[in-house]
Amino acid sequence: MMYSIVETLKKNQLSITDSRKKILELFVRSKGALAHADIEHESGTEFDRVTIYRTLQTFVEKGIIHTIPTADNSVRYALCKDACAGGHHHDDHVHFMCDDCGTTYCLDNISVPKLSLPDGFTISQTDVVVSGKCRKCRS
Amino acid sequence: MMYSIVETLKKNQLSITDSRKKILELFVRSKGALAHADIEHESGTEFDRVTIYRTLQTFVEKGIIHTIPTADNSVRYALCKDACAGGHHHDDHVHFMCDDCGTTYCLDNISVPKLSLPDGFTISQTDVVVSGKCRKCRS
DNA sequence: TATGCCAATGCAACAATGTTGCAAAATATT
DNA sequence: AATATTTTGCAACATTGTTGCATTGGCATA
Repeated sequence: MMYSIVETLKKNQLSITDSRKKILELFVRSKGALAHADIEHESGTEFDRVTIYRTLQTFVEKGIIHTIPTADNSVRYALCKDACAGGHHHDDHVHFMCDDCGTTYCLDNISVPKLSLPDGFTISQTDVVVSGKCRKCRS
Repeated sequence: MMYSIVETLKKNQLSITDSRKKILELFVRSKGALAHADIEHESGTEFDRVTIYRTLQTFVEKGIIHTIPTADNSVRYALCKDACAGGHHHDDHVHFMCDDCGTTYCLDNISVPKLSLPDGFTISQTDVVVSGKCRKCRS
């Protein structure tokens, strides 16, 4: 069962504001991951750039969205699975980034393999980013 | 067998310049990965910022260094294994980034697991970034 | 080793991205 | 409805990355 945008914000003890509603809605509607620039572009001049930065920061802290590591220079964010069901979770899924169109997908079905590191290293998180061509861009 | 800095540059058909020698030397001496800012800091005011950007770009194109994906906002570069032996190679190893000190290690011994993606996706590259505490920072 | 070509550098100017402090406005609380 | 708290927008600034162009320096050739 899905919670609404507003309920998600409430669950995370965040004030209900226009920017938060709109930005969270963008994530819900978007299939892929979003970069700051995408959001700024989609929401037009409605919100200040700073507001978007701070909103993203807040969402990350609350576990509503998570960052995706990329080899190019862009930070991308994606909804945490079950974020709208109120649960935090570890980001144990694989990300796919299309070389052509740049779209980033969360491949929720593929779990990150367990790795054994050298002695002395402890693991807090494992990110897997696969690059290649997505369904739409292979010709 | 290791080639010298100069020989590595020659092998890649690059002119031998002060900046290239110095920057490549930094990578050889460094255990971990370097960000642009690290290099700018280490080399002082000796080289222009633009020169460092262009040198890194060139090294990446020649396969001497590779970028490491990160979830924070920094692009990091590391020597390609065997770069000084003249061989290109696929980046099929795991990267580790310490949450505390930020040092990034190439774990050359751990190979990236093969993944099977959904139909329609083709893989060109797989990056694995593990976060946690490194040997030095675990207390 | 001197000459000339081509590649690389430095500079300047600019664009994009991210951060901070603070007053004003919106939201939540009573 | 009044007050307290949070969030926003603005301004100013810092960092990061890019581009064009004149100058410098490396390298091949004679």
